[in-house]
Amino acid sequence: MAYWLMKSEPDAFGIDDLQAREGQTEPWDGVRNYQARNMMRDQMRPGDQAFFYHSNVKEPGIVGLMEIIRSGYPDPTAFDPDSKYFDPKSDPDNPRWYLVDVRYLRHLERTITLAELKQYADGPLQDLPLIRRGNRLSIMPVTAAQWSFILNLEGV
DNA sequence: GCCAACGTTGGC
DNA sequence: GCCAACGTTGGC
Repeated sequence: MAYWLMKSEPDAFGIDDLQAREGQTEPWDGVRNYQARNMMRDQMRPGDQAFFYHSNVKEPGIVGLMEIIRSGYPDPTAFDPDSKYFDPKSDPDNPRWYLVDVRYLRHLERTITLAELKQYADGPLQDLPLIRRGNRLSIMPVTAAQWSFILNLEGV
């Protein structure tokens, strides 16, 4: 089992929106970045778990947990001219963009903020892409050690 | 293949 | 709202 961190802007889709679909699966659509796509297409597997990260807000940070339910498959919004994620260059016979299905697990008891995570930039979270300068990846791998370290912060 | 121009991300 | 960092595009 692998671990991930997935960013979303709560103005568009936040942890509360995911919780509203509790018990159902939710397609993580609209990702238009090749690195993130490759991870969804090639690496993410059912049973993997992911941090839900809120970006572009006053207090960015990790707010919840989710589970990967379905591994990568073509993102249908890329084929839909009415979707804001429409990409005319994505051909159904040769899809350019992929997504995974996720499911809500739980909120964290508190937001573990980016500022807090950065305190460990020279320690346990040294190699976490999130806290590297200029990072723009919207989906990134988290090691098992980083995962448990961050989860342990929850009760601190 | 290089690289300037442009667009986007996302923290602050 | 600003702007640094980064990705993408397209002319050459």
